[in-house]
Amino acid sequence: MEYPANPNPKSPLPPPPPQYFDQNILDPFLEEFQLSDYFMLDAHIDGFANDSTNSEHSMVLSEQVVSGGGATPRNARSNKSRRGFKKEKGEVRHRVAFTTKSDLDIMDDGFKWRKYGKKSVKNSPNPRNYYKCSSGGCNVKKRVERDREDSRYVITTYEGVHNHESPCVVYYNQMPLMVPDGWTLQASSPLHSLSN
DNA sequence: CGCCTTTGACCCGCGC
DNA sequence: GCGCGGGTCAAAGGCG
Repeated sequence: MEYPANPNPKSPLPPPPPQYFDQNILDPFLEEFQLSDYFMLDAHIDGFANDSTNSEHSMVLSEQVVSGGGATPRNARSNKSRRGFKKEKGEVRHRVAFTTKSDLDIMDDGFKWRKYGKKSVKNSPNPRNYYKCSSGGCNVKKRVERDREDSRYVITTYEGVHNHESPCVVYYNQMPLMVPDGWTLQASSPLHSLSN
């Protein structure tokens, strides 16, 4: 399939918007992410791939969290785990998680990310990497880890909404080319279609 | 020189 | 209170 040239040649194309999941691989994921915390979105995409990375976006879970205060508010976590990013008191945050079948650990989604942490996770052989959007004033965070059940899949979790446009959006806006149906490259509001 | 990654330390909440 | 697990900080070093 043909897409506009990737402005960042070292990385694959940006992922589709967080609108898709594959029920076939969803079940193990839901053992960790509580259903009450996430909205399930009934959509599906397959065959998203490109030659260099063999990437396939498989599923998405998303939620909106309002912090109750404290460094790691309880209502941002399940009873069984403390999964999730820390939030400021009263802060409203969008969270989107999806798995991607990819050879690469890091997939460029059009934004610039700065790595600020790496942790080994219990019961998982793969480390978890933490990234912040490197754009000034943008507090979006991203967590990347390989699925402990199937290391071919990368689990990416975004938290927050970018307060700026992706460099990719600017680039694409200058090109009157078609993008795949269902794709939204308006990355300044990645959950726009979810929050209506 | 500026930005990035690395990595150990630190902080915080939770369970016991 | 203590230990554990997960998230973040920040110093140090690398790279273009």
